[in-house]
Amino acid sequence: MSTTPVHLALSVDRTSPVPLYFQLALQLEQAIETGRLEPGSLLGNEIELAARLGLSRPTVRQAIGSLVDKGLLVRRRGVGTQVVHSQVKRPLELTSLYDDLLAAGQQPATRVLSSATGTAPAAVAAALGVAPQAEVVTVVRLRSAHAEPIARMVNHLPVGLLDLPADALEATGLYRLMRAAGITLHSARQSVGARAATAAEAELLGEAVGAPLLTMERVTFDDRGRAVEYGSHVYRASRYSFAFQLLVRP
Amino acid sequence: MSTTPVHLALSVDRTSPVPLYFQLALQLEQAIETGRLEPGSLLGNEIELAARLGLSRPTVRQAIGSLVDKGLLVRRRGVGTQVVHSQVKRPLELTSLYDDLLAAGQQPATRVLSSATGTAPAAVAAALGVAPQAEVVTVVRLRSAHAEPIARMVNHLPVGLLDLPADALEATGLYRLMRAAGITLHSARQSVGARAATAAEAELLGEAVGAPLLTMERVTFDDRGRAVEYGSHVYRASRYSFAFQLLVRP
DNA sequence: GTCAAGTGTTTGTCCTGACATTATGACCTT
DNA sequence: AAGGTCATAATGTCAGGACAAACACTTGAC
Repeated sequence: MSTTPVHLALSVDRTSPVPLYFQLALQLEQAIETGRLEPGSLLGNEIELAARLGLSRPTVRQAIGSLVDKGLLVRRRGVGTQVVHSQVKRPLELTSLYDDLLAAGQQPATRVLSSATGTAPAAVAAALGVAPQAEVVTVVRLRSAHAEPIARMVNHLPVGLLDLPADALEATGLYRLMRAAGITLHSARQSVGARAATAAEAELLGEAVGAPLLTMERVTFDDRGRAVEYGSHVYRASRYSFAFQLLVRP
Repeated sequence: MSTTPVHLALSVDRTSPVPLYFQLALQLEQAIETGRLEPGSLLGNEIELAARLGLSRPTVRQAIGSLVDKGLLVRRRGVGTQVVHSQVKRPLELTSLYDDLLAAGQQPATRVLSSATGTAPAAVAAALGVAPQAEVVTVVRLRSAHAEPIARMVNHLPVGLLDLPADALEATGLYRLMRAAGITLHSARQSVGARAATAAEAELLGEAVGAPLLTMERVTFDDRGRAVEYGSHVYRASRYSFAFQLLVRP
């Protein structure tokens, strides 16, 4: 059911400092998001596309390639490049609970339960890749939405990486603070499980003792591969679940 | 603490049908995995590397670029390319419980509880992107390891996509069967949560009623963007948790 | 002594050109 | 009519070159 190639209005601005391949990728992505490029439709061959835009084929390929990596396009040799034919849209992202709640239209609120500097327990030091007795900052927060508790979050950070005033932590999310401090988050190792609530957790979160909790442990790395944060969080399973988009790399 | 560029023994075989950039990427990846390329070490500049291997710079860049995408390397303009400086190694993968258990050295066993064809419930049809009353195959399996139950898995697949004989399902994993049938898995939308076990689930899995269970719902897409599987699984939280590696895309 | 300007190195972007590989459909043969 | 063969069209791979931009370091001025 392959249709004929779509004729899109595309153009690039050579005076802009934005790379040409990136301009093209943005326009194509937008055309896909808005539905101007329908799922399953062919993109037209790379050489002709390059000629139409006054670009070279490698540049066009770079633009298309980035969208293929995101899972928006599919290339098939001998056939052409077509828009992926499904509801798959958003690429995988390193999610932060704060941004998740904001995106869901909720109003996240945070209470800092404690914040202290001390020597790292062995497990934390190992996860962060610091010396066994190194100093780390430990922050415990309670995150709520609509005045209902959602999660208890325990975070450990290497000392000196970042100032964490309590008022800033109560006003926004940890990831936002890190980004604002010039730290570029790059990847995270995450483990998700479940267990029954202890008495203290039940009390804090407003659940019954033994209620199912969703647990997450995460080590986050910046673009140089330094571990910048180790988090150990518990969520009320009745109020929260994780959504991921996984991409397989060939 | 940037060290001097490492001089690695690298070579490519031009008679091989394996692309040159891929050969190089494999060798570099292996050198990183085995530690011959230490974290933080510089790779040596691209032009010199290309000259040493008798390749062009774009080819070398393509190899390095693929490893940067995987999060194994970091490029810094004016500095060079260095091995990521952490224990982050494995890229994100679409995990299958069967392969997970195998990798953990366990012996996965499967019992097919039921397998039938029928019209899809609305929620399943919507997830798979098929017509509301379309026919789907529904398979319910119990997965165990070391004679202990681990998970109950319910899967729905479009009719005609794949033959699913019970003996094949008991001998291997669903993803392996799909791959063997020529289906290239590409991405998945996944949602992970937790809840308390119902009486039936507790009985089947050997847990107490109300015990915490880890739940996962997943829609898997192939390389053409077709939804090929919708799964709704529950895991004993005491025996299983998910591990992910998330990468942030710039 | 400190800060600013300049210089060199390295990756980032972009170009042109060529050939290989593969999927599709038309054509021809049986 | 059914099947295999071949041309065509598209992406996949690779080469070699050129200039731009960013970073680290040195040099110079104050």
